[in-house]
Amino acid sequence: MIITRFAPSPTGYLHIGGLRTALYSWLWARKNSGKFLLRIEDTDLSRNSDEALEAILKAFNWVGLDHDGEVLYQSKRFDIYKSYIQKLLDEGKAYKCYMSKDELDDLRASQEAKGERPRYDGRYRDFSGTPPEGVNPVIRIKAQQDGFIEFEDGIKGKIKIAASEVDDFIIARSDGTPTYNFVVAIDDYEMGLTDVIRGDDHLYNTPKQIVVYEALGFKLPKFYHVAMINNEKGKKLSKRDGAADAMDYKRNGYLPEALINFLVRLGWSHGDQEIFSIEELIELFDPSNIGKSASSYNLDKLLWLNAHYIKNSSNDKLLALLKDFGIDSDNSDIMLDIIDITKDRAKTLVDLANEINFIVKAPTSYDEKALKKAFKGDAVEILDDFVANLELDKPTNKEAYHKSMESIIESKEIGFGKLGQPLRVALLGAMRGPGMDSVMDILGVDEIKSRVESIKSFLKR
RNA sequence: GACCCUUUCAUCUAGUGGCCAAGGAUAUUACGUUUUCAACGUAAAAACAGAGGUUCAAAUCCUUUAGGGGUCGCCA
Repeated sequence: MIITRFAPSPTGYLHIGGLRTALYSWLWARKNSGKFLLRIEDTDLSRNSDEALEAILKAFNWVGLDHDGEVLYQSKRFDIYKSYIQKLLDEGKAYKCYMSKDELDDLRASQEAKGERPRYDGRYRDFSGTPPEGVNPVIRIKAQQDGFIEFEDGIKGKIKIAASEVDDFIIARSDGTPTYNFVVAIDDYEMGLTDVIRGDDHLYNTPKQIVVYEALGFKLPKFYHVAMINNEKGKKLSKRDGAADAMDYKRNGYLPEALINFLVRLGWSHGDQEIFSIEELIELFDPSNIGKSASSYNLDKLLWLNAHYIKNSSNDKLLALLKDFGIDSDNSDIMLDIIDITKDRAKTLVDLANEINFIVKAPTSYDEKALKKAFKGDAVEILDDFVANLELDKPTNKEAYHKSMESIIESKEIGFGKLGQPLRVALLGAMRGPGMDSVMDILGVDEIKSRVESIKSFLKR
């Protein structure tokens, strides 16, 4: 059985980089009928936030990622970690280090001055004398000193790091609380993880965790290190880019399926295919197809995908989603008709709401260029005749409105634009929008007449 | 600075020694369609980071240079 996990630290919103690795883990578990577990990394008690956890769960819920079993909190497992620490101490695989923070700082400074990689020098590794007074020791683990620490990464292949790069790192702070690399190894083991998929900013943590695995005799899971997502300039994606928080996408009118499709293709591919449903992803996803290099975030493609998913969503579904964007659904029959003629032209739900309002609300101003272009010659007269005609014809569907337009054009021997353009500006305020016949069918004769009257009085001023 | 990872069109990518004078998608440009703007359709332009090797044959393997990213905490 494949068991994967997502293990955020609750320090803020859910970052789309995190969402992507969570998605990969989730897909891999679902494809293999395995389990996807959620663990909260809150060992640093000074930096906890319930809101942050809630934000993560909310985002998961929005995109449709579900986790199996209870959420595991590291802060509630300190007893377990302590017993493992004691075990290592008893077996001589870990030791107490009485070095003060100041001493550590000095050591680092002198190493850096020599151009060396800063690391602990092992001075208490075999210490058996009298410990200095008044110092609460930290616990350090004995790391392998010679040779190499190697592992096979499922994405990047063989990773080989000299043992001298990994020092005897701290597994318990002087206050007794355990540290990240230690608890991760224990929890990943105890949760039965088979496949650990995470960002490649963790690549250097893996050898440290392997030290713990080996000291405790645990079997190693398979590791996959996914390259980072950069911003459009190729730099690391940060808060300042305004694209990092997953829930911002909801607020900005993106559909979760578009975001999922976008994120999954950012770094993973399946031949030439671009559009993937969740079902297809579960069937096709394989972490060995994840690319090795960092990818740049590209908003255009996300917009394209979002437009695609909007276009292919049912009108009912869109109407429900549009509630958050100020479109009320009281008049749902008409709204559904409006959505039907506008959804092809929107890239986001915000766009779609705007398109809808364009039709629902009578124009309060008119685009100047459009006015100039449309109202030349006898445009007003043509509009008047057209409206008079409508009152006689009383069209009841789109086709009938079209015929009404045609009859004016034929009798006056003019081009379609001579009527269409002024009519469009009168009804919508600008030279844009869906076909006039569809719009008129929704507005009805009375509303058309009133909007034509409005533009006439506007023109007189 | 040290160490690790990485490098195909502007961007996401296909590519696992011959099917590649490198394919798809987005973006761009042109044309078509439309009363308009989109959407849509057709087409164009656009890349193997550089240098050496190995091989009958290299985008693919090796070496090296350069660029980009990451890590060096009693943070996670």
